[in-house]
Amino acid sequence: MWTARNSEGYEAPAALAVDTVLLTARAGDLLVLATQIDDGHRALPGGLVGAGESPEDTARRKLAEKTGVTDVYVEQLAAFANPGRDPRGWIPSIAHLALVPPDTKPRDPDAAWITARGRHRWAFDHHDIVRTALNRVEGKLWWSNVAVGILPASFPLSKARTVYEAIAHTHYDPATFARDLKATGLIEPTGETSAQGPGRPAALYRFTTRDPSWGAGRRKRMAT
Amino acid sequence: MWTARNSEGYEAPAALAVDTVLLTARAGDLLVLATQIDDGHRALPGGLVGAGESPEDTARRKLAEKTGVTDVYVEQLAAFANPGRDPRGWIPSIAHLALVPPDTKPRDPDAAWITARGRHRWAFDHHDIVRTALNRVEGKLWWSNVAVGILPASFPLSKARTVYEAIAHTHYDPATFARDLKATGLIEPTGETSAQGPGRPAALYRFTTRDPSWGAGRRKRMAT
DNA sequence: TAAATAGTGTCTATTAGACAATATTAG
DNA sequence: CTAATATTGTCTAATAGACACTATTTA
Repeated sequence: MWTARNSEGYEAPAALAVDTVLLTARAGDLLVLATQIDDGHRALPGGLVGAGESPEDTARRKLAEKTGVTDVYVEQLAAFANPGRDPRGWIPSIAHLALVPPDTKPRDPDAAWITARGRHRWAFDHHDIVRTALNRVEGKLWWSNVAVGILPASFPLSKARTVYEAIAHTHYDPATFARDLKATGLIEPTGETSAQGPGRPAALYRFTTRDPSWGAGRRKRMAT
Repeated sequence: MWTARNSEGYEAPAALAVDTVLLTARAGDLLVLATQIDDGHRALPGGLVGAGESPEDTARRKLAEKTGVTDVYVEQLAAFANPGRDPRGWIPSIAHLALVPPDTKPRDPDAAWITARGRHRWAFDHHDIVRTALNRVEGKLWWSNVAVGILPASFPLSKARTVYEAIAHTHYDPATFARDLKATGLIEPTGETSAQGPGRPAALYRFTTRDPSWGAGRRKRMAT
């Protein structure tokens, strides 16, 4: 059991942690990166915030260590600091949400992509953290460019649609999807077209900005 | 400068803080409770999380001390933990949003209600925290029963409208407002009517639940 | 009755879901 | 040409803003 005491003589948190819900979408499924721990439970990748480090930097540093990915979409989710949440001691965790492209491979052999909405035996309070992350990403989907994290620099609308469907956990009519995504003003045509396999080649689009930003505020029905 | 070291020999946070953005609405204005500190800056009410205490409990405890109010609408906003945010040392803060009825009086003589959207000289990172709180409460207004925190147990629609207008920072057509608030399913008629002054007495309504809950998901334009 | 406040009805523009119809490619 | 995928167009239902009109009270 870790403990700490501050210079004023009071008990202090033993450390400050970061846990990250790293999401991607592949084949219509929303996936989360999880490590397997000894007792068979799943755990989120995370680490301890260093002195003088911002929690978001910690999250990015740990993600780079575990997946080699840099330039990731990261945002803070919430603080989880209920007493007893960490068996090591008083260690509040600042949970983060991150999104990466589907070809991202974990370096850590214990880490694997698992279905984000599947039933898993999560360690500690990680089930709550994952649920919070799913709510967040679903809620932001049509008002922000969160999907930037998963989609490549340029993409056809059909690709964007499978990502959006994985996140929203529903199906969109291709025509309606195209109309509505364009109407958000978040994307713009690159002028290029793709052409893989049979069928008419698709026009490629890119996000007008890849920095986290807020859309025009168009609503969209999620799965009920 | 406070410091702390944990039992493993590493530097640890000197303490865990809570800062609360306590809002109310009065006369069409959104107000926030602020204390005046020695150098003239404003600061949010807050305190340190005790060992074995949840941050939300800390927030409630401190609010009870400063305003005497119990049974407050409280939710977590976000963690603010950038290095250097607190001049006393490494002290992350978990910011909370709270809403109380407009007749709530501060006990602390240094604390006062000030306009939430006014220009004030906030101490530390409290300006960021207030801005985050305003975005949150505006964003949730029409999808949740946040206004429960400000409105009394039963109220006429005109009263609800002034509160909603203060939060959204815009004006609603009375007829449209009534139609749309009823359509959210968040409120129900009590069967009573009020009758103060001239004019037709207003039917009274109450929230179907006073626990934080999420509405039917109806959109509403906010001030641009 | 006049003034004041509460509540109802309706018109219109916007948005979203559904789906038919057309366009462009590979084989 | 046929199959496959992309894109356009259109119909309809729901929603939100605006505002005229009706209802009920006090003075």
